[in-house]
Amino acid sequence: MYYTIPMARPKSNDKRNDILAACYRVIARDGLDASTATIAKEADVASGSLFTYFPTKAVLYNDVYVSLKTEMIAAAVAGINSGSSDHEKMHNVWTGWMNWALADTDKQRALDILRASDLLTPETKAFGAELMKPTIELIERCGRDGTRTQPSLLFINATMGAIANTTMNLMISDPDNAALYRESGFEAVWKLIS
Amino acid sequence: MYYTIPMARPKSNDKRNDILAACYRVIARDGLDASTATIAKEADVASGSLFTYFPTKAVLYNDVYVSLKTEMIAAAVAGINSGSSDHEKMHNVWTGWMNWALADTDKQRALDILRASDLLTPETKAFGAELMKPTIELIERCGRDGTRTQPSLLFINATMGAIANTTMNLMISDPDNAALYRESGFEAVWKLIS
Amino acid sequence: MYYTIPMARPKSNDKRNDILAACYRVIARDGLDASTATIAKEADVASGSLFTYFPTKAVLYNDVYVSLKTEMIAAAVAGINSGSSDHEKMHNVWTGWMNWALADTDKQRALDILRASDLLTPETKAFGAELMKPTIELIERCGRDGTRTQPSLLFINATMGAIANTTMNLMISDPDNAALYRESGFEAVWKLIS
Amino acid sequence: MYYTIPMARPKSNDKRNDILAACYRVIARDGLDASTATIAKEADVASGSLFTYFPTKAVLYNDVYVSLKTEMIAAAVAGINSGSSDHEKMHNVWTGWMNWALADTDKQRALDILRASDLLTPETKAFGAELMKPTIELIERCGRDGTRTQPSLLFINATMGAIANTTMNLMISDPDNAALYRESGFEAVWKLIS
DNA sequence: AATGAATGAGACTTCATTCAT
DNA sequence: TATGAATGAAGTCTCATTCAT
Repeated sequence: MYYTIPMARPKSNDKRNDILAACYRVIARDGLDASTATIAKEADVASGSLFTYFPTKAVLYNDVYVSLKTEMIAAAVAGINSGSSDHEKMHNVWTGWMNWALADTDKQRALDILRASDLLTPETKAFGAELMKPTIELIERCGRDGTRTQPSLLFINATMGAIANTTMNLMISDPDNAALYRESGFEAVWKLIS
Repeated sequence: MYYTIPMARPKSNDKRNDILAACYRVIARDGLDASTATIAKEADVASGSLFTYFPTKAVLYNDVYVSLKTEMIAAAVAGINSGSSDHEKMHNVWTGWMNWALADTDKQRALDILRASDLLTPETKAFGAELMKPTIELIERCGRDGTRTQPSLLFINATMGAIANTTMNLMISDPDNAALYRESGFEAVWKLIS
Repeated sequence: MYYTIPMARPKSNDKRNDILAACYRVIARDGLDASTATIAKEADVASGSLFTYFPTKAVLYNDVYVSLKTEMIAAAVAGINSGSSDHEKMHNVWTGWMNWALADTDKQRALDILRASDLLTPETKAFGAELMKPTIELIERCGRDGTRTQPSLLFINATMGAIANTTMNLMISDPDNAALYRESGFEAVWKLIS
Repeated sequence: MYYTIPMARPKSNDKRNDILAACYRVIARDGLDASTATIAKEADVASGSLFTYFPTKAVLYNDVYVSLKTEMIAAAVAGINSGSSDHEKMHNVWTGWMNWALADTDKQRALDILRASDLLTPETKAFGAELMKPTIELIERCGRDGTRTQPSLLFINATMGAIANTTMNLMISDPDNAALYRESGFEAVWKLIS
């Protein structure tokens, strides 16, 4: 049986992306307990259709994480070759990173929620770590003597991520002082790695 | 004139604490989706009994957070007067803080999960902020000229919390290098505030 | 363990009656789903104490019914010998009946709710029927020839009860016209039996 | 321009009716405390499916009431134009009414239970009152002088309903004398309105 | 492939009743 | 005997996932 309905409806030809986008918005709004039905509705898609693109809710959440993190890192890494000094390069990376969060705060919020959750698979986490590689290399170069132990790098990487996350959240919650937070964050990170 | 009336079984603080303790262990193990039945079972208490001590699951979670955070801060603040210099005091605070996390890693994990969730009430958050006061005062003193803007303090506080959290998680996941992480964390924090 | 509390407290020496009275008030207010804890609280009695007087909630409800119905019929039958004619006697009965309902509308409401429920035992119902005997005898006398078939008496009795109930409810819900309803009710009943 | 989209399983009116029918049967058998699971099982439907047709148990109950009352009144009103005199018309109405109750006694029992409960919404009650309109008009005509006060009509309407209910219950509980009860009931009602 | 009704496990919470104090 | 905490069965409703259409 079929319905026939009038009016064009602006149907994206990439439903998968519609669902991913709907998902991060819903997570930002309602948290991880949001139902798949809610996500499907936000994506303007039937509840069952969600499962033709993502076999389970957990997979969807992991895919959202991967997709957002990829986007975020891309925004950061974009500036990695655009300065003369390492300091300048790192500053460009940082600025791109922070601006990405400001451009659509739901993305940062969703990413933060997902990261804190216990439903990211080891594969997803590994993928996220992989994305950080270019930045890690830059950091390695910023060490005075260029040699750091593995745990040291691990520490720097994790801490930088945490500072970035904190900075972004502060920028979002108190936009008037966004610039201050962004520069304070960079200063803290630069002290950390240099 | 006075009446004497029987007391029946008084509500037991032990039992309340059993439930709180069971709860953080279960959160650490299963996440926030753990059922109240699971928590009750872990506490060795009937499923209904949980609700004589906590009216709802959300209240229980908030109370667990308050209880753990209180404990954690107490462990940190214990050393606040035990050194000669501010640097030493801060180091003692930091060490107490980190050691608390190592002593029972489930507590730190549960605290981390709860903090990231969206079910802490404003009251709970305010209470958590209040607990940080003594440390904030110490930090204020550590500023070279002693005067910091409000956003600046906000930034330092949030970032220090994030670094602490990251450090604790690293110590837990890679205990062999715990001492290294602890000292790196302190170094990062000290740079931040001095 | 014991509490010692100051102040006289107006303790009835008949807790059983306190509970019965609390129960009809709670039924009138909250319906039959009210918890035993609520009833106990209304009676100013510990929740467990209720069960030293009534072994189960169902027994309590049946006892409340019996107690109220006894009271109601007593109020009606009080006037059964106080008139010269049968018409007058019946009118006195009716008036006593209706006034009882007006004196404490919660009683009528509770009685109505209990009657409609399916938790009155056959014994309770039989007891209620027994109480109607004097009135039935009066009705029998009011039949012109004094002989009625059993089903006919059954019909008259049931219908009179229904009219009484309806009348009482109307009097309660629209007190301004209470007198009108009372007399209309009597008229209807008198037509029925004469 | 038009789009054609698939319809999946449409919500089935049959299934909705199955649930409504199961519900009145279960109410007649087990009372209002019957669980939704029991009702679903009686309807041969998954427990969750009940809630795709009725958002809450209370709505289901109200809908059952509306559906039964509509049916009952339709059965009564069917004969409203089929006699020459008002007496005959009213008798036809009454007969249709009583026969409806006899045809499926569970329906009358459920209706009685629901009416006595406190979970019918004002809307439901208003709807039920609306259904009585045609009969009320007939009654108004039966008044000798055609003018009745509002409270008087209210009284007649409520009392007639109570007599009908009582009569139906007697017919059901003592079917051998059903005809006697039916005619006694009509006589009582006719005396009431004429 | 798209749709949304169907499914039933499971969640939180209530509550009559019991029993330690 | 009075008290109220303890118990665990049971209830309503939600929701991830399946599947008829």
